[in-house]
Formats: sequence, structure tokens, C-alpha cells
Amino acid sequence: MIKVWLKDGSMREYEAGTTVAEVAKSLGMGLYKAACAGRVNGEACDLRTPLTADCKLEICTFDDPDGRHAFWHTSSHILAQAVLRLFPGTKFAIGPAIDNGFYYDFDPATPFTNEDLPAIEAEMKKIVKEALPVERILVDAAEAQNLLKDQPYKLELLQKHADAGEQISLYTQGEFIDLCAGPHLMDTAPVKAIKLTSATGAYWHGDSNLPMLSRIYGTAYPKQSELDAYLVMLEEAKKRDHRKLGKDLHLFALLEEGPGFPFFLPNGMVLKNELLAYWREIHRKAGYSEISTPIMLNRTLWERSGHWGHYKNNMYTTTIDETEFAIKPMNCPGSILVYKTQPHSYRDLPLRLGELGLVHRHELSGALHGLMRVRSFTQDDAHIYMMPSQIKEEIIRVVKLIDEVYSLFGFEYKIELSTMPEDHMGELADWEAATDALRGAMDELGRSYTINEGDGAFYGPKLDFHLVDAIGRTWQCGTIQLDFQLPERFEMEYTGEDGQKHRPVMIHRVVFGSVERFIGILIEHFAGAFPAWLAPVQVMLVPISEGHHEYAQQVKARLEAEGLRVEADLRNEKMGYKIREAQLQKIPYMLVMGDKEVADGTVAVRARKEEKGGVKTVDDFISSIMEEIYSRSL
RNA sequence: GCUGCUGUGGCUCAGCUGGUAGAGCAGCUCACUCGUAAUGAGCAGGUCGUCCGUUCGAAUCGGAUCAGCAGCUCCA
Repeated sequence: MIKVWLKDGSMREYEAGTTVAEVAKSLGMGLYKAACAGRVNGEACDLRTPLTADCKLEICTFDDPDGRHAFWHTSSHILAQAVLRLFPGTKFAIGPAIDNGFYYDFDPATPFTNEDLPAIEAEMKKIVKEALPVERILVDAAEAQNLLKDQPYKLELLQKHADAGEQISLYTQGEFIDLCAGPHLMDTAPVKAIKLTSATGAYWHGDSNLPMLSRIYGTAYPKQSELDAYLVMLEEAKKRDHRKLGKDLHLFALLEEGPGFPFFLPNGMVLKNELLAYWREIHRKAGYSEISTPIMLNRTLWERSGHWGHYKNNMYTTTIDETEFAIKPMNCPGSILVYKTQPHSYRDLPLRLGELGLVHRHELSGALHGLMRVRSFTQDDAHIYMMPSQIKEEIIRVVKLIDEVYSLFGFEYKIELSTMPEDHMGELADWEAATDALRGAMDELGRSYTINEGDGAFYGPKLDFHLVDAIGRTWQCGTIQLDFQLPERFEMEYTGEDGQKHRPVMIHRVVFGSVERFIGILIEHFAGAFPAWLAPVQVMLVPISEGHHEYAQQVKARLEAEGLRVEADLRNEKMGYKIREAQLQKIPYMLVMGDKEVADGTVAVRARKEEKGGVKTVDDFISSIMEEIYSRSL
């Protein structure tokens, strides 16, 4: 007998070899039916896994991430089975569960399109109705190769395990068999509500040199109502899409004449300038100086920096008077040239040079996405030059600065540490020291982070800060990159306390990342209803009829004298109409004025936040909104 | 760049199997002078992304190209 401790802290005894599913059954049919996977001593496992020793066991249902994972994994097998039934001879590759559902990659005779999805979905529903038992079989490599002999992609995946002499885990349901480590549901019945969302292309092994497969994405839930709720949530999120709001609110435009080169409209420019003013304020306080360097520099410089060798296919180049030039894809070389305009003492360090630099990168056309992924953008860049002994403290200061900015907007974010890529410059020892410094700073701050092996810049490892957009995609914004290479390449120096020349270390860092991308994220985060300090128009005046226009003009002048962004709607329209329009433009404050207000010298405040509304004197309104703007409250 | 899809007035969209374009909103004009999400009437606005082809005739069919969308790859 073995002892099994359950989630609620209770302990039960079972015979050794009892499976997770059997334990679930002993705890009640309800739990057995809802069970999707198990977790033994914190490790996810299949429902079929036998328990062989004393352990802690959790039964994972759809509400648990591991259970949901198994549920979607089985869903992906149902998808593959349905495709094989409808399109016999289709080769299939891999089909994992992902954050919000699952996908499966196929190699069909003709690529799937969205028109194929309803039929496949209907076939999946049949398979669910058939309630096929899902079974796991363990065989040796030769037998697995025989079972999957018509599936070249599977054979390729299998080879690694075959070479290692491992047993091969296969799952079957009805006539369908797949190479798979699991975990899976006990049968296909629980996958009640299915929605296939899209059919797209995807490279085999994610490698653009390999053939493109046909990928079908989908999601599934135990209940139709849960699926419906998810789809409604997606629809709601779409309304926040910054591309739509950018158009509706006249913030920016992307035109055919400049693919990937955003135009900022007057409203968007107000937003951008407010952000930049805030950025300058906090950077001044944090001890940064601001510089500005040319947008185009000669080839010799880019060769020296290494960009010509490592980044050339992303750079816009041109020849002037027989000299080759490149438009800057990064600001660092310019900043280094500024550093080198005069000799430096250790007393100058750390030297923090900030630059709101416009960079251009020739991204692949298919990668462009609204303001999130563009070909020209403003980096809120800064380069910090310091002694090696100052590294950790500087990194900590930057992390704190980034946290301060993101907190101001109420963002949640994730941190990733990226290590040395294959295409890199410099010595292994330097890379290790730099990576250790980043890790050490994170540990000292007690921040959690994930590691991205081989994803660093070619000149150094980095910490990336990721923000989430309206539909759950994450975008890299802030980054802190440590660099021992460029100071070497540019032979940078400072004079130490000992009177000797020493080489500084540099940090590249951005907080917003790309000002454009950050604005895109802000638009979605606030659904276009910006806090008053950022709102392109802060106050809309709504006189009820023509007789109140003169008063409106007077109020407007008083608000403008305070520096507020005010507009008066003097059109010959009804009040309700003007209110509707101001509402759609998400203007934080409307001041309605009719006979009563004119007589009393007041305004009727209609605020986005109800508690800020009511009839007020103009002075009271001014002091309240000024306080809100000054504190940059949300 | 790759796979699939889309491209009609400023915006949102209609236009079936080919017979030389339609609506609502926005805009302009006029009337109404109005108390918290659309007052009414009238006017104006498009060579249907671009180029080539098929046809007596193309927004509708074919090809190329540009741009966009979803995804892959890449990245701030």
C-alpha cells in the first residue's frame, strides 16, 4: 500500500500501481469525469500514470492550467483525426496545446483555407459524440516506426528517441494513432464545445528554409457557454485594437505610400509629446543628460560598430558622393561618438546619455503590425558608460526606473533574460560576466524572470520587459542590454583613480522601447480612454444653444489660460448629439452650459468618472482637473 | 520574405451567375434654439488599389503588382 496526500491535505491509502484516474474515481464520479490530468509531487502527469510510491497528488480539471493543457492536447488529436477522415493521405506533423487553445500542423494535398474549417469542425464533433476511449501504448522504436510508416514527419520526430533506444509513447483513439508524450483525457467525450479559429501557414520546425505546412488553430471548452464567453471576450478585445482606435480617434495613420512608416496626426502627436515630456522629466531626475545624433552615418562607422557585418540586411543604405551611408537602425554608435568627443575621468562615471532617436529598420513586410511593428520608430534610448564595479547598481537603477514608468500606467509585465546567440561578437568570458551581472541584479531585486537561451543581441545579453496587448499577445517594450564589445571596438577609455587608462562598460537601455509601440499598447490598455494628462482633448464645452456660445468662449479662454486642451462644440446641433460625439471621442470631461450655468457662472461637469461630475464653479473645476493632470492619475 | 485571405466615396458596408455604381454615418447649405448618447430637409462626393489581358461590354472573369489582415520567421 502507498500513501497519497490530496490537495485538501487529507491522506488516503491505495494499492501500489493504482492510476491517477482510479484515485479520481474513488473520490467521486463528478471529479473523475472532470479530471483532465494529474500532478504528482508538483509534476504534471497523465491520468493513466500508476502511482508507485507515497506521493502528493492533485487531480487537475479544466480549471487548472495543466488540466486545460491535457484537454486541449486531446482536442488537437481530435482535430488531426477529423482531418485524416476527411482528407485521407494527409501527413501530419505536430499539434500541441497553446495558451488559449491548440493547433495542429498538416501537410495536405492542398493547403487548408478558412472555408475548410466548418466541415472539419463538424467531423470533430462526430468524434466527440463517438466518445472514443483514448489509450496509451508503449512500444519499442521498430514497432513505432512500423505503425507510423506513412507519416514522414512523425518518423523524423521518432528518430531521436529511437537513437536513444527509448520506449516510444503512442496514443490512440479509434482508428487514429499519434506519437505523443501526453498527457491526455481518458476519452474524447468531454470536448463538447469546439471552435476552429483559423487556417494559416507555418514552417516545419519553425525554420523558414524548410517546407511550409498548413496549420489549423482552434480552441475548445467543456461547455458551450464557456466557449461563447471566450469568443465574446475576443470580440470585446478587438474593439480595443489600436489600429481601429487609432483611426477612430484620429491618432495616427499608416498609408500605402510609406508601409511601416507611421504618420502621427495632431491628436496622436499630443499624446506622443506628453509621453516624451514625462520621459524627459523622470530621466532628468534620474541623472541622465540628453543628446541627439545624426540619423545617417557613414559605412566606416557601421563597420566598426559591427552593424555592417551583423545587421546589414535590416539597414537602409545609400551612396552620397561615392561614400556609402546607412540610416541608423540603432543609436549606440552615435552615442559612443559623443562620449569620445572628450576625455573622461572615473569621476564622470556613470555617464548616462539619453537620446530620443528615430531609427529605421527594414523589417520583413509580413512582420508589420500597426504601431507595434513598424519600420521607423523612436527609441527612448540611453547609454550608460561606467566602471565594471558599477554595473550591478546601475542595472538595479534602470529596473527600478522601468518599474516606476510601467506602474504609472498600471501595466503588468514579464521579464526575460536572453543569453548569447550563435551570431555574436566577443569572448565567452565577457558574455558570462555580463550575464551574471544581469542575473545578480534580478536576484538582488527579488524579481522573477524567465530565461531565453540564445536570444541576446549580437553584442551582449539582455533583460527584456514584455507588456500585454488587448488580445493577450505580448510585446517587448523595455530592454536592458549589457555590452562589453562596443567599448572595445571603439577603444573607449576613461582615466582611473590610479591615473591609468581603463575601458568602460556600457549599458543600452530603453523604457518605452519604441515610443510608437508603447503608444499602441497604451491605446489598447486604456481602450482609447486616456487619463486626463494624456488625452488629446481634455475638455469639451457643450453650450446648449446659440445664446450660450459667448459664455462658452469665456470659459474656454479661462481653461486655455491654465494650459488645458479645450474645445468648444459651437455647431448648430442638439446637446445630446454633441455629448454623444464627445463620448465617442472618449474625451474625459464635458462641460455643459445653458441658462442656469450662465446665470450662476458655473458649469455642469459630465465626467468619464461619475464621481467627478456635478455642477461646479469654473474655478473649482479648474483646480480639480489641474490636480488630476499634475499627479498624472489614471 | 513565406502560406492563406482581403482591397468599392473620409468611415462602415451593399452590389447574385459580367451590361459602364448604391446606402448609412461624416462633410456642406437651410430651417429648428434645443437640458445629458444621433432634429428635419436638401446638396456635394467614387474612372470600384494599380497595371495588363479575356470579352461587343468588367467593380464583377484571368494574370501581374502594391497595400492590408491572420499566422510562420524575425524583432523595439
